[in-house]
Amino acid sequence: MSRPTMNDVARTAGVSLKTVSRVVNGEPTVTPDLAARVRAAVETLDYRPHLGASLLRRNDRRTRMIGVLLEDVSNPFSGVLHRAIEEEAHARGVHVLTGSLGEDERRERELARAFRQRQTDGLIIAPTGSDQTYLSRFTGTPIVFVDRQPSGFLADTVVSTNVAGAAVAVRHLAAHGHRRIAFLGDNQRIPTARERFRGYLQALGHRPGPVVHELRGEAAAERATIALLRRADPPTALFTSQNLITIGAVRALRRLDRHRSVALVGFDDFPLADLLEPAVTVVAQHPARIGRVAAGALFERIDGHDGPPREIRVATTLIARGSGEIFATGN
Amino acid sequence: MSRPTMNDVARTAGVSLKTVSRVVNGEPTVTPDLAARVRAAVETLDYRPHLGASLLRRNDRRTRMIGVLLEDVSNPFSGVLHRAIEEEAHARGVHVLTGSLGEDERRERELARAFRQRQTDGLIIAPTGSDQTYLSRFTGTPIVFVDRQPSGFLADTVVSTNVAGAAVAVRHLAAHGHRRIAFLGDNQRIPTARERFRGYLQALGHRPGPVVHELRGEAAAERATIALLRRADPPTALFTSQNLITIGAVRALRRLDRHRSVALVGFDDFPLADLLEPAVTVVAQHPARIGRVAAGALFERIDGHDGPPREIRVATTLIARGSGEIFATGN
DNA sequence: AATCCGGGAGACAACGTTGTCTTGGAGTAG
DNA sequence: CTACTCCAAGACAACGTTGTCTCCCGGATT
Repeated sequence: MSRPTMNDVARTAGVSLKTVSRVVNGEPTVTPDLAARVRAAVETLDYRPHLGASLLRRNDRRTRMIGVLLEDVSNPFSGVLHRAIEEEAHARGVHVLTGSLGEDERRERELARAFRQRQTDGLIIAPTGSDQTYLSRFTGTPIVFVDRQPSGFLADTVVSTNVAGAAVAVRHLAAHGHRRIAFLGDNQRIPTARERFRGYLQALGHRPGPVVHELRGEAAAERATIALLRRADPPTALFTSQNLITIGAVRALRRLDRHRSVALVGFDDFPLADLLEPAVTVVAQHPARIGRVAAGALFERIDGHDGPPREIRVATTLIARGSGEIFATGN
Repeated sequence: MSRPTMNDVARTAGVSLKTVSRVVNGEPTVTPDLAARVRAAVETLDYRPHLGASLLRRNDRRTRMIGVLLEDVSNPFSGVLHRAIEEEAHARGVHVLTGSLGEDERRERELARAFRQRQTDGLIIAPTGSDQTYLSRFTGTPIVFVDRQPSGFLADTVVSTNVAGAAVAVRHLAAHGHRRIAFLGDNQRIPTARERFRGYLQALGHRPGPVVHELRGEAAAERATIALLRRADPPTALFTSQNLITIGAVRALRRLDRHRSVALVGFDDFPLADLLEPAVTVVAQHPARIGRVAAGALFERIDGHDGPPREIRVATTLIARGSGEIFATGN
């Protein structure tokens, strides 16, 4: 026995198919009496409209579903972003299809295509691949980027003020007397990582400290930090340009028992940063705000807004907690 | 100009509608020559099949889409769970609709209904409401519960060994000489919370320590902990039965500078627990495994498995890190 | 009293796809 | 050389819904 259709409802209610349609869609031109009978029939049969058929016939093709592609739904930054987007969507009666990309370019393309095929009304993408040219075929599907700029394709983009934020972090360290401030950074393919490095360079004029790029994950950051501090001329302060790198650095400092003598400022806040010893000073991003703004922009586009692509920057905030306020010694 | 249909492809390729359908669906009974022409036409027109129409006509009603309802995609436990489910789904070419419930019963019902209406092939639910009776109407949509048991409705359920895990935690404290071990717990409406309390009682025989329930969130837990420790006869050890409660307790211990003298074991691991001072001993759950197992069970059901509802328990692991190994003093 | 008007309700077609049935032509066997 | 088989390819209907058009009936207008 398969699922009941409008026809079944019509038959049990003793009205025409179209009348059922009208009642279900809340059109006002139905006598209360008939409407009541229809609703009763809907109830007893447990009728639910077939969205596919409805979508097929309607001409305002809206699925009220958006797709969200994030780096990894299990990391806190993405999680908060995701939640914020979901709230905005929920407020509009829209559902969210989610996908994690890891750092897999192919998966990004696959999922973007697949979600579009499902006729999502729009996409929010935290791009992981180095090339988004493939999106140029996606006419009719609004797209908003978050966290990282796309390349090879232009659309609304919501990102943190990476250059300024990084510069603030580094100047904060300099203000505490540090001259040799190391940079520990992520893959330079990522536009965001490049920006943070630019901010670092900007703040230090032309006398940067030791620089390590391409750190992927905590373990790599930990190793790199240890190596840095064992050099003949070790840095007195560290600027870690990403979440996991910061944590890796904290681990390294602990291991070498230098956590009270080497200063540290991280880019991007993380839970419990305030409970560590010393508490970790960070330049916090505001993923919830980024998510809200991105969702807002997407829904504007979906509702027909048609201006040129916008780049929206969300400010960062320096949160001094201790690790960044360690003064330089000796030197 | 609206999106191209199979008919458009047929026309440009100079074949019949049905032939296009055959090529698109990979049916083997098409001459290579024609197939090539069709594929070329698909390419030039950027044709994508209309899933709604396809679903409407097909008789193996599968959307290859599942719905996942979690407490909050931005908390680490849910995030990891989510990611694991997504991986399993991805491996099967299935997409995931996600929703966060907060602690909102109504939202749980709304989203469950809405997802089902979208014809998700199945649902994975971390129930937040106290009553899942409404699901009994969901015939034809397999459901698997995670993290918490449902009530008023039976289906496959994947949860941690809460009773045993809590008992292990408490016995661990007892083994370090503690007699007054406090219980700090969540809302007793939640089956999982009740189980953990049972484990606590079980481990202590009939001589429990001070008990506080209904703690919601870090702040409440922090206040409760402070109150407990200021009593005339304060506990020498704490068992915190949930993530946020553990963190709240840590904050309280810090504030009172008792973090080196009062023992603490938390239920559920959290990031950076190992970096705190002292590192926090926990009974870790394994959300990734829970997610994998739940997704596995769901897909079995979707593929037609039809046994009685199963309750699958995922074992917890005690991770001794320091806070739980503080010995009782005085007493 | 005859006509008009309006609005509620039904008939019918169409959305884009796939299942089923039919057709026709090539190949094979007798 | 005819008849039969087989299979590629097309014609057609159907999936469940909504847009459009038509019909009919009751009340208002002249």
